[in-house]
Amino acid sequence: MATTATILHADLDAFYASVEQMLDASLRGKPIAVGGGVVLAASYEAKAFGVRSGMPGRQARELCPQLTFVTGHFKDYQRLGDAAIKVIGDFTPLVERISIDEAFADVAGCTHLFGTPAEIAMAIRQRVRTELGLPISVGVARTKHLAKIASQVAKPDGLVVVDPDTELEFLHPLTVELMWGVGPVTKARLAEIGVLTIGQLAKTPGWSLERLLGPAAGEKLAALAWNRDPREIRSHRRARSAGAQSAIGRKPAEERVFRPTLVHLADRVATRLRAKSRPGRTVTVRVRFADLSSVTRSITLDAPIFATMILAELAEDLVRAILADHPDEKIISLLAISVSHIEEHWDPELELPFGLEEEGRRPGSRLGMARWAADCAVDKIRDRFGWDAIGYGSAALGISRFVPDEFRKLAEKDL
DNA sequence: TCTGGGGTCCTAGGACCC
DNA sequence: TCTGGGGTCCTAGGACCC
Repeated sequence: MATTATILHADLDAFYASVEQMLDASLRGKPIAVGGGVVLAASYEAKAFGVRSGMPGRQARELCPQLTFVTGHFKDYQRLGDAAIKVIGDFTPLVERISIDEAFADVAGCTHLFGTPAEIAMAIRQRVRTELGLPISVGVARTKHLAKIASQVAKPDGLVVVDPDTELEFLHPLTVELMWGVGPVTKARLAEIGVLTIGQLAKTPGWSLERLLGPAAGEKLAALAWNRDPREIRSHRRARSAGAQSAIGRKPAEERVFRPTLVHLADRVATRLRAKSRPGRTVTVRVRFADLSSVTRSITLDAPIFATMILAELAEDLVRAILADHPDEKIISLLAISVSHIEEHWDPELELPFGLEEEGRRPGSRLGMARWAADCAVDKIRDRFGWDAIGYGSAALGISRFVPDEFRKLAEKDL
């Protein structure tokens, strides 16, 4: 095979927990969890006891009585995650960041400067270790999919290079759940037809997979099982939607419960959209009931919006419609708002002449200019004095915050 | 002890247009 | 009046990712 393996996948190990152990030497080698009421992240030592992120703190303590909970250093997570990605960026501009702690890179164009891909991977790991004090695993392969699997196999704190001549020998003995796109449901479906390894998947006829998983998923998995992965590194990906959600425990399905929460969620989402001048046309709301089943409802407008109260009122209408259709559901446990169909970039200089003031919130009116002006004033005050300096009346009070806002921010994609 | 939060992509049916 | 096909958009739900 003529081509060489130049795709890297780098993944910081148990990132948040590793940061805590780096900052506080007394936590090293111990099972720790970031969070309290809910586990936001767990160290490898804690994972060995079955502690998982998203798990209630109480359950985690039962599994691991000696578990130490720490309050997160959220600012440091952002700083160190950015720094680790920047180390990779020192080798090549072709970096595709997947999340705060994970990125792909293509080093094809810089081997003449820095050595083989394996040497570059070693240098990255060394620098992240010495400069940031953090373990990072790296996979090197000819495709993104295989590089990602290699880094998973390399964990914790390892490096795996897959030679292009022995790709399938490496890939085929592995279990299907290591593949991108195989979660619990797909794994179970494949198990029904006796497919447990990637090699078995590769030998399964295409029509059989497509019948089992649908045309798109079937075709995709079949290709990946033979390491046919055409995806390239894309360094500038724009978000396609922005949302926020809040688990609220178990509360009555009443206006006085959902209205303040929706205003708060709308505030979070709309503020982000305004900050990047990216209004959106589709508003989707999700309501989860007591039994954790959930229902969504959406509306697509003629014109994009990003005014907080317009979004909040549209969301309220959608939630009312959901509740009207589910009269037997008396308890709700989560509310979510998402805005999609967001514009590339909205230019006020161009749009303002058409945005006549009094249009209010009528779908199809341009943005709701009067309310937008009020939002801009709020945004400015928050820029200077912080988020909590000003807010939308009732929304400022009584919002249950299972998860700190700083933690939410870490998961937000750049718009 | 019922399970956090922010995203992407796919599917399937229906409306609507040519 | 009934027939057909292609394409796009919208909606709701679901699987999956970090």
